Amino acid sequence: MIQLIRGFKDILPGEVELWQNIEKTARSLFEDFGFKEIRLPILERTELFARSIGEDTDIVEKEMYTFPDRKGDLITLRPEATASVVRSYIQHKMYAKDPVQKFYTIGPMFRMERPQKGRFRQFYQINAEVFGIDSPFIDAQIIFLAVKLFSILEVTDAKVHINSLGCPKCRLKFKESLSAFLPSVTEKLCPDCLRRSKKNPLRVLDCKNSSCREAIIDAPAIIDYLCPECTQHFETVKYGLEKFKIPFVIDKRLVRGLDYYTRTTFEIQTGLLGAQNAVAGGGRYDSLVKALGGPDQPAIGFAIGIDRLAEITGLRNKDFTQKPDIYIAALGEKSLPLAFGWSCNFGLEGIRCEMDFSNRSLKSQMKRADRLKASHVLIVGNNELEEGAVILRNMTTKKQISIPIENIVEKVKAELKSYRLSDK
RNA sequence: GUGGGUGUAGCUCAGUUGGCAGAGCACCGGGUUGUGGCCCCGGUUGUCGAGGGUUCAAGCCCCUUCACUCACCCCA
Repeated sequence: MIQLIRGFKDILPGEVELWQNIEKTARSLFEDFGFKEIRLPILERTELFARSIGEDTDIVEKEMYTFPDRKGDLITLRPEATASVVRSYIQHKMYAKDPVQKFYTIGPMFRMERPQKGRFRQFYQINAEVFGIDSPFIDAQIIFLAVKLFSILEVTDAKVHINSLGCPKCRLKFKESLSAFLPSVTEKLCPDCLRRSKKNPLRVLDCKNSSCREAIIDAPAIIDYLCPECTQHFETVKYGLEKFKIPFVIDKRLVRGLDYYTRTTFEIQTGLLGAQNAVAGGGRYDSLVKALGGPDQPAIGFAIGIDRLAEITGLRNKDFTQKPDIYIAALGEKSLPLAFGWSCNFGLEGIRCEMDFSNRSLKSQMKRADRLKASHVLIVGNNELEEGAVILRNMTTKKQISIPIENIVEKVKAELKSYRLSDK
């Protein structure tokens, strides 16, 4: 037997309906707020990710699916979507038409990590990105949208964490003072953090190791080093969130694993996912468009993990699967071809129809109709053919009526319609 | 990449000091010659994850390997 690749998964009927529901909800919400869908390739040149996410981030260092194509060029299965959206924005010169562009995109991402609860090597994200707006109000609105989606999907345990990473100007000052602080707690840091403290000191603040957490309690916080412009920006984001009545906590340790973030960063965290706590994350990346060769346009975006969202939504136990409206129980060789014709016509009329082709006993066909939760069964056998009328049985009320074979699809359709009306 | 746990029927899982591979559910058929759910009766289902070793004999002991899972790390 050939098995699927480690960390990958099939989403089977029964679960896929929940995913469809999540995606439908997200689409409609984003469209209502003026976001346009953009569909992007899942393979890009490796360089795109190396330059945007950052050469010495974990993602680029050890998690990407990178390989040479037949020509020898290095290509990579995208580990996140933002880089591709930015690439597309620049490549198609969308800023020329209007620098302000709002996109959403839904699709798979790939990271070669060890799988565990809420973490897969192919996972799915809903991304939303806004280009060309530097107002902090858009930061607040983006967070509002994420929160709104979570509440529509009845997620109970979700908390907004926000932080500001400042602009390159204030971050430089902060890095200096952090680098000056770290040597004073060297003994408490884990080996990883010792390495980070030289290479990328910001990452130390993000470590979950309890000893490291303790060590950095008194470490300088970046918000204390924000320049006046960045401070003002952050204040307005908070003001906006309060205006939207969105509860949030300021999380000084929220640094995030991608280098391109500036100013506002945020995560939506939950306690329902084991060791994973982020269900959504994002932030502002004002320097990225220019860094990738585009104009100097600000941008902000976020990603929601669909796999994780599907695990924690309150809709999880709802049954979204579609049940047949009609199950045709055909008895005898003469009935089968007739029933087959009707089943096709029911389908064309939008009436979900199932039937059995094996000419089994009525009892076993009824059993199957019951198992499939069909609302009605249409019984046709030799008796019915002689009389020129079939039996329509309502599976909940057990009431049976006789329906002439002439124009049967129309008649059944009318019958189902009145049934549905009386049902509501 | 590192560590722990788990792999036996479609599913959930028993399986004693090594001695004929099991249960419940599901599925199929019958009880009711053409009427579902409850009940009763009967039936089908296995590379015991894979490979090797020890043994008269291995689901069980030893070695190797793979997968799943949880955690570290990081993130969605």
